[in-house]
Amino acid sequence: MAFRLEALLQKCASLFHIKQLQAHLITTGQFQFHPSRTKLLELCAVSPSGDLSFACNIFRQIGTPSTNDWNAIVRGLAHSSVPTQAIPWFRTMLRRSQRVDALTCSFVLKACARALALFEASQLHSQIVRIGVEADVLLQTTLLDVYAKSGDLDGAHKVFDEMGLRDIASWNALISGLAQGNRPNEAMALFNKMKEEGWKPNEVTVLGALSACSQLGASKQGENIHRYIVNDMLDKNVIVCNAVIDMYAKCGFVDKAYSVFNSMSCRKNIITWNTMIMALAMNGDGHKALDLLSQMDLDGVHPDAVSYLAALCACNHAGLVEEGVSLFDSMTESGVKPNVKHYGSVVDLLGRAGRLKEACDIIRSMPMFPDEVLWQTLLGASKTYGNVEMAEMASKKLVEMGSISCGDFVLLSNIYAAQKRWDDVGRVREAMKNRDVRKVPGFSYMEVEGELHKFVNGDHSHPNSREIYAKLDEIKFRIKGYGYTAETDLVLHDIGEEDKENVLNYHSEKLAVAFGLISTIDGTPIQVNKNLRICVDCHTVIKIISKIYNREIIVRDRARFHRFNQGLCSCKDYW
DNA sequence: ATAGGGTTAG
Repeated sequence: MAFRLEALLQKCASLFHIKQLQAHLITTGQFQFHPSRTKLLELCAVSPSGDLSFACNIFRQIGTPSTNDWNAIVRGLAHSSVPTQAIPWFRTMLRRSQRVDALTCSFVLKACARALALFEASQLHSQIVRIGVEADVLLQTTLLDVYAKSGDLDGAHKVFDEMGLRDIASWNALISGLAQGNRPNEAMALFNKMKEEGWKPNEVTVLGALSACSQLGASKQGENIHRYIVNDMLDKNVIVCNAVIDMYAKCGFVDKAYSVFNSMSCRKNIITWNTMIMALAMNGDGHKALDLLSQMDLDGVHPDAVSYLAALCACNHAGLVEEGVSLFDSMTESGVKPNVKHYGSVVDLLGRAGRLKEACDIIRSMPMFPDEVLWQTLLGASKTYGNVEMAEMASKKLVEMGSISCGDFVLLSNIYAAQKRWDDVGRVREAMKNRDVRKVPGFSYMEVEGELHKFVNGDHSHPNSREIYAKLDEIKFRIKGYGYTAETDLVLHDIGEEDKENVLNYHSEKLAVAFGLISTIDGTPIQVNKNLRICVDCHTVIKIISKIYNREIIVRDRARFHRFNQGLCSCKDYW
């Protein structure tokens, strides 16, 4: 009998089946003690065909639930839309002196990770130690992962360091955690250390490392990982292929990304297509991105909201205004509902084309609440086209929303300055002083012979700092001959003109380019990654540098690639 | 009284 029930449980495909089996157990008087009852409960609590609230009903009918019965519910809650509910259930277990085991803790920790509940996770950590639950590798890895996912990377590292025994998943969890927690250089360091210690990276390891390379633009290291993947046949895994494509794209090698995309031995999924469309978008390859969007449909993968966003983004970067607008209009017929980001994208598209009225109408008529990004976009476009009324309206909205930023103030004050409305300029500057307008610090990375160099604005910490600044002085001198004048109105500080020029001169991307000029062979391309968008002044200067030093310079900013060559940029000064 | 839990791309 027990065997038959087991077999039936495996075939359960609906809540109705579960109910039938439960009814069987009840009517035959076996419910309270049948060995498979817990399995039934678990099935109901966690499987997609189950129902958590019905599982709770079953649970309440159990006279003396076992730890495993409790675990089924806790696990179900951890996977549910209300993961934090797992925590009070856990507390009840402790209060009732119900034995908790490693599994209970594991499920509750998972719940904390999903809820980003760092405090609860650390409390649980103490409980695990206090109760004396045997913390095996799996549980400790879960613990490490929760710390990492809820933002305490140092805590995660500590758990890792104190683990008596580690396995590949423990390394993977920390590498991924560091990569996803914006500490890609540490992720790479750990990845290298892992190899030094003789561990063999698996598909999960390379995902974490590739993600770190993408963020850093570390193409040499990324290529090495790709070679390893091919040799070890890890490229049978779509997820791995997608990560490779993304890595090449973010390191500036769209062609390599495309060749991986084109020669995949496994089936492409929607993420593959979206990654490739986004890659083309970042390179301003608008038409190719649109081609791919229609190809994916033919391949039986239907575009989703992300596909459309990527394609719209491609239209933006390529200046394909009409194409973008009609793509946006076609979304609804294709059954994909535009979200705020899609609206943001068309507003940007129209704004750049100077169609401010239409952009504004879209914001006003959109079915959801327009976030600050939309008004900022409109404000930026108003600046470009010198439309004072529109700019005032957009900044008023931003002030009302309490989300006006430093950059917005600068834009507005520049618009007034262009109209010589000095009183208004003064008023805006005054308003700025009364607010906390802290900027995100800008920094740039550059890879030379597989080694990463990081620069922040005005940085003197680099070992070659003196040569770098000497090179910048040389650049400053040589570009004057090309009619260059600094756009100092972008600098906010109340300092003299010459100092303002210096603030611009020592932007992190300029430092990185100067370092590239002195540390790489003449004629080779220089590649830089920046965390923010490139500024107009740097853009102008780097164009000139590419001409006078005869170098291709590739700058990846927050949104796209700029390829500077012979005094021109691939973005056609439109970004 | 069985086993079950951890790391994973846009």
